Amino acid sequence: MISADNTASKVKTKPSNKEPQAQAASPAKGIMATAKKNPTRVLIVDDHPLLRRGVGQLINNEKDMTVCGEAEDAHKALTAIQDSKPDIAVIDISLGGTSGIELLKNIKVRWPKLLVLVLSMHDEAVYAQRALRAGAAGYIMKQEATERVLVAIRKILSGEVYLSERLGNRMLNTLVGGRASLSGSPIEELSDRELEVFGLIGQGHGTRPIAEKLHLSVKTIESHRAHIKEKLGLKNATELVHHAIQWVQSESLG
Amino acid sequence: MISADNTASKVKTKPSNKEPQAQAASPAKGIMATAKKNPTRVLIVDDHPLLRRGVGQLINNEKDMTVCGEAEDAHKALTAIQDSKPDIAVIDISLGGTSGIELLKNIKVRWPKLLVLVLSMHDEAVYAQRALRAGAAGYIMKQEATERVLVAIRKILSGEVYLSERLGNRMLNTLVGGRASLSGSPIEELSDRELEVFGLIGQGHGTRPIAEKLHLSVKTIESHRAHIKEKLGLKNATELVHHAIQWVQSESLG
DNA sequence: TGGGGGCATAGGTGAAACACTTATAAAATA
DNA sequence: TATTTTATAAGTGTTTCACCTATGCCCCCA
Repeated sequence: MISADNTASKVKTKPSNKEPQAQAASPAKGIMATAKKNPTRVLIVDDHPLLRRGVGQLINNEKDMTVCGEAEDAHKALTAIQDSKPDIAVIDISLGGTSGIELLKNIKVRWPKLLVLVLSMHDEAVYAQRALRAGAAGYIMKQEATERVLVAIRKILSGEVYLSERLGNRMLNTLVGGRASLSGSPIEELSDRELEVFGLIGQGHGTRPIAEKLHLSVKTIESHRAHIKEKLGLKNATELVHHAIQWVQSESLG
Repeated sequence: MISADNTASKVKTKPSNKEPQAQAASPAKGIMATAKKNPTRVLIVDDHPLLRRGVGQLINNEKDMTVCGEAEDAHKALTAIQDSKPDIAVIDISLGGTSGIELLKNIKVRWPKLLVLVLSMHDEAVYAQRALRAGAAGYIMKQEATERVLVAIRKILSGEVYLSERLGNRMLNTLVGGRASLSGSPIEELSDRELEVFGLIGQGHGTRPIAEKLHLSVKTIESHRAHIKEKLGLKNATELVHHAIQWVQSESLG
């Protein structure tokens, strides 16, 4: 557990993070730990200082990466991007509410080519999907081992998309099974009636009340629920309710 | 940016700072006595490796403290305490949904004198109160600046209780106001276990998965659910899930 | 003009979950 | 010490879930 990588123990604690351009030559992933030649510039956005420190140390420990800035909220993040010109941004989407995804969208508007790795404590496919749709190039959970973060960053830098195995498979299933496209939410696949039921579920109504409200058999509602689950790639009733509530919420919040 | 150092400036009690030797690479068992003489031994419990790294680096940077172990869940935490004999444990109470409060109670049963600083991402007085009642000597939020963590640790080591100003005041008010539930939500009426179950429901877990996660009978979870519904005045399961999700959402989106 | 396909409707069945009741032992509290 | 709260869990009957099947309906298209 104690995993301190005692590679070169270069844990920098110096006040200035101004990495003076490296002067050493050693290219590639050399054995040299101290000199960084054109290091990948990483911006960290998270509202937890301790977390930032963790990520920062992890990255600065890599010989070909450097933390070029930090930000604790959406606004500061935008400023920091402008100032520090990162190659990649690692952002936590649960900072101060919707602003996580919102920030991501804003970033993508202003710097469409900036790579973004989303860091989250939720393992819900909901967020991953939204994050990718909003333009993220990867989604990783805080529960993951630290090395995974580096793996994710490198994968993204190489132009690929990073997703955890579990999440990736699940999303593929959704895509294949539901015929949904990356660009549009699979919710569009729902028929009118199904969407109506979905909405009512999201408002907290159970099967029976919905049946009564729509003057239908309980059995019919059950069928609709089953179809909705299928189309959205949800495993069970709990997930269904979860997504429904989420959707209703996001609807009402514009 | 990389806040590493403004950190030390405030807390520092001794002149020397930039520590030369490698930050104790493998403190696990070897009590390296070279640079740190009788350092305070700190155990870190958190399910986020990145966070652990951040806290670890922060602590190992202090000349009179050392990280003596890490753990990512309640069970490993207990083992780690036995193995590494820490002076103080810094634990996250929201480890994987499974309550750190439970862990805290267990710790207090087996090592009543072990000091515990609770780390949390919630600034809800609900948790702080519970944590203190369960035997914690301090409560600090992850949003706090890193140096505050050191302040908290030192205060606790000196025998005092650490609470953030804001939180402390709020708790005093609640105490003065007599019965706590005056201003707060009825959620405060829930017992620790009930709150834990409530949180898991809000994360989208069904009865059975929760039972498995907590190593309890399905029947017990059903009982908890019933009690929660009663205390919160909810009519049925759907409402329960609805509120739980809402609550979790508002918690994590601070 | 006859299918094919999706949609809305709904029945059947066995497995879960829910609702309500009761109970016990261990705590916290009065 | 007596009483209440908490955590645990079983019993029973109802409801919902999950999975499968089926019937009209409407629209498109070959």
